[in-house]
Amino acid sequence: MNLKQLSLMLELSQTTVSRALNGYPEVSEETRRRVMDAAKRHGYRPNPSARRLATGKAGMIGYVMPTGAAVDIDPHFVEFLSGLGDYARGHELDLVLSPADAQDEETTYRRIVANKQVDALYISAPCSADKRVALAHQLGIPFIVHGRSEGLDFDYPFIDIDNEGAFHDATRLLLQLGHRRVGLINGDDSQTFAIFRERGVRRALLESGLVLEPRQIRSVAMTEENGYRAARGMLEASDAPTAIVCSSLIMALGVVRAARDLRLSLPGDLSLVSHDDVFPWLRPEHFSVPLTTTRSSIRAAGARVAERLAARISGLEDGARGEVWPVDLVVRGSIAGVR
Amino acid sequence: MNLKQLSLMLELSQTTVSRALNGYPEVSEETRRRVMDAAKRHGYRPNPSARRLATGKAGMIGYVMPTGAAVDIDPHFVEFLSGLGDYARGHELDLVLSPADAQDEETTYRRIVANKQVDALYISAPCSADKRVALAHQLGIPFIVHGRSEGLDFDYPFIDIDNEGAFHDATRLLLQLGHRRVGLINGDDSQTFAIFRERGVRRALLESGLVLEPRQIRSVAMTEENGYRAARGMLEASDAPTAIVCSSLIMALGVVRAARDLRLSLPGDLSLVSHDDVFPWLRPEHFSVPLTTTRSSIRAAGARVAERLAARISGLEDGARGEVWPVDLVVRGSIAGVR
DNA sequence: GAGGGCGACCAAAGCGCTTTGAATTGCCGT
DNA sequence: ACGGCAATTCAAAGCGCTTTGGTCGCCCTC
Repeated sequence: MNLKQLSLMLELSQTTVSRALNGYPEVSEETRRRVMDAAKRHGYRPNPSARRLATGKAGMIGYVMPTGAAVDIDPHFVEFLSGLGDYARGHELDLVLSPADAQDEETTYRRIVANKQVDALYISAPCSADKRVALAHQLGIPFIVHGRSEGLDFDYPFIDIDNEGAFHDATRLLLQLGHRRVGLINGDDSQTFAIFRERGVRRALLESGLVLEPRQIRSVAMTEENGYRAARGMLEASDAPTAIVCSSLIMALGVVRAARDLRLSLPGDLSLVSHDDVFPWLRPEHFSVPLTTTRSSIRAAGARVAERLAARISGLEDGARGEVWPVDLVVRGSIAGVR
Repeated sequence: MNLKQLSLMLELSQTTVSRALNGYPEVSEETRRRVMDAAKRHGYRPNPSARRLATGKAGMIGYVMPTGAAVDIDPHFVEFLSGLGDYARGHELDLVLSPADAQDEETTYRRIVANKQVDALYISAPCSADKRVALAHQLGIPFIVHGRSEGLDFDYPFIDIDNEGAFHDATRLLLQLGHRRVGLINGDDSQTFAIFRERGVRRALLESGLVLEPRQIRSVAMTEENGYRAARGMLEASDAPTAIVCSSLIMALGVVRAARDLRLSLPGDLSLVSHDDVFPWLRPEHFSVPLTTTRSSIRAAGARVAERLAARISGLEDGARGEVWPVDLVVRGSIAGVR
C-alpha cells in the first residue's frame, strides 16, 4: 500500500493525502479525518526511503563508534544506550552506529553527514578541544555532546554531570574525616571528565591547604587490573594515602583487591570513595564493604540526550545550551575517620 | 556532485556511468576506467538514499534492541558490538539499533522489514522456540542468530559456542579432582545458552553416576549480587557443594565475595570455575585467586556475525549453516582436589 | 547480401515520497 | 455583477539513483 494507491482509493490527489497525513493546515478537517482513517484501516505507512530521498531527513540519530583491535568500547556505553533506547523507542527513532577507525573518525563523520544518513548525532567521552565536536559544529549537523570539551572557540549543546563538584565534595568529606593524604585513581586524563574530577580533588585539597602530589594520582584506562595496580603502587609507598577517590566501580574492585592483598582493612586503614555510573550488574552497596560513591545514572543521561536530539531534529531546540547535572554523594561504609 | 552531473561531464549517459561504477560487464574497459577516474577525481559518491529507493537495499544491518525500564542490556553486548564494528568498519556497513518494547518486539521487527530499513539482522540471546527467529524466518529477511534456539521446525543460520561441551568439560575436571557435590550458578534459564550449560553439567555428573540436585542449581540474571546470593544459599546449606561452576565473571565476583564472607578459602574449601566472555576490563587471571574459566571471546563472535551477515547480503552465503565454536578450558588457581 | 549475434551505449521509466505553482470553488464587499 | 480573497484541491516536477527495453554499428556466417 503506497501513497498512490491510497490516494486513488480516496479519489484525492497524492498531494492532499500527503498533506493530510503530515498535518499541514491547508486541508479541510473532514478530508483529513477521512484520509487518516483510510490510512489506518489499510495500514498505510509511508516508505521511509522515499521520504528520505524527498526530504533529506533520515529519521535516525547517529553515533560514530571508534573501533579497532586496540580499542575497547567502554562498558558504560551499554547503559547509556539503554537510556537512549528508552526514549527513542517511544518516538520511532532509530540509532545508527557507524563504526570508524579510531585513528580517523573524521572520514566517517564526513561520510554520514554528506550522505545525510542521520539527522543528528551524539558525541561521547570528549577530550579537550575535541576534534569531533569541532567537526560536527563545522559541518552544521545537529548534535549533543555527552560530556564537555574545553578549549573550543564556540559554544555547543551538551549534557554533563558535575564531575568537578562531585569529586570536590567527596574529597572534602574525606578531609573532614581527618584524612590528609588522599589519592586519586582517575580515568584516562585525555578525557574531560577526568580533568574535571582531578580539578575537583585539587580544589578541595587546596581549601584545606593541601596539594595533590603527583605520586598520589594515577590516570589509567578504567579496568579492574589498572585499579589494582594503581592502588598497589600508591599504597606501598612510604607516604601512602589513607583515602582513595576512584573514578569507576570497576577500578574500585581492583582497589579493594589491592587493599586486601596488603592486609589493609576498609575503612579502618583505607577509606575509599568511587564514582558510580549505576550499573544494574555491579552495585556499590554490595561490595564486601559497601562503597561510598558519587552517583549519577548514565542511563538517565542517555535518555536525556535522546530527548534533546529529538527536540533539535524537530526544531524545538536550538542554541548551545549546556546542561550540568548535580551528582549525589552517597555515604556508605567504606569511609571512616583517619586513625 | 551527482550522477547526472558526472555523466554530463563525461558525455555519457547516466546508465553507462552507473553501470561502470557498479561493475556491470556491458561497459568497455576503457570507458570504465574513464568513469572510475572521474568519479574519484570529483569525489563522487552515490547518494545512499536514492540508491535505497531504487534498489530497496539499505546497506545496513539491524538489531532490535529490547528496552524498557525493567530491561537491562547485557554488558556482554558492548563487547559483541566491538567485534561487529571491527568487521563492519572495513566494509562501510552501518548498524542500526531499533529500540523495541521488550514486551512486543514483533511490531518493531515487522516495521524494519516492511520499511526495508536493513538488509539483514542479527538476533541475540535466543530462548527456546524463539519467536524472533521464527518471525525473521517467516518475513524472509536474511539473519544470523548469535546463539541457538531449540524447538523450531526449520533450520536457520547461527553461530554459537559449545556451551554444553564447555560446561561438561569443566564439570568433568572438577569430578576428576574428586568433587562430588558440584553447584551450578547459571544465567536466566529461559535462554538457550543456560539450558545447554546445565545440560553439560548434568551429563558430566551422570557419567560419574551423579545427578544435579535442584538445590545445587540456580538460574538468575547475571549480576554480582545474584552470584553472591546464589552462592551463599548453596554454601550455607548442609550439603554445600565443594565446587561451583558459574556462568559469568560478574557473578563469579559475587561467588568469591560469598566465599570470603563465609570464610571459605579458594581453592581449599571451594573450587570455582566460571565462564569468561573475555572483557578487557575484568579478567579472570586478576581475581584475588586467579579463576579457572571456560573462555570464548564474544568479541570474535561479533566479528564473525558481521562477516556472515555481509556474506548473506551479497548473496555469497545462504542456507542454514550453524557454526559451533569450541571453548577453551583455562585452568588457573581457583580449583583444587577436594579435601 | 541478408540475417543473426554481439558489444557498447542510451533514453526513459520507474522507486514512493514531498513540494511547487496553479487551478477551482465559494463567498464577501462594493 | 464583478474583482478579490481565502479555503481546498490538484497536476506535475523534483529527489538521485537503478533498470528496462531498446538502438546502433560491426563482424561473422551461410
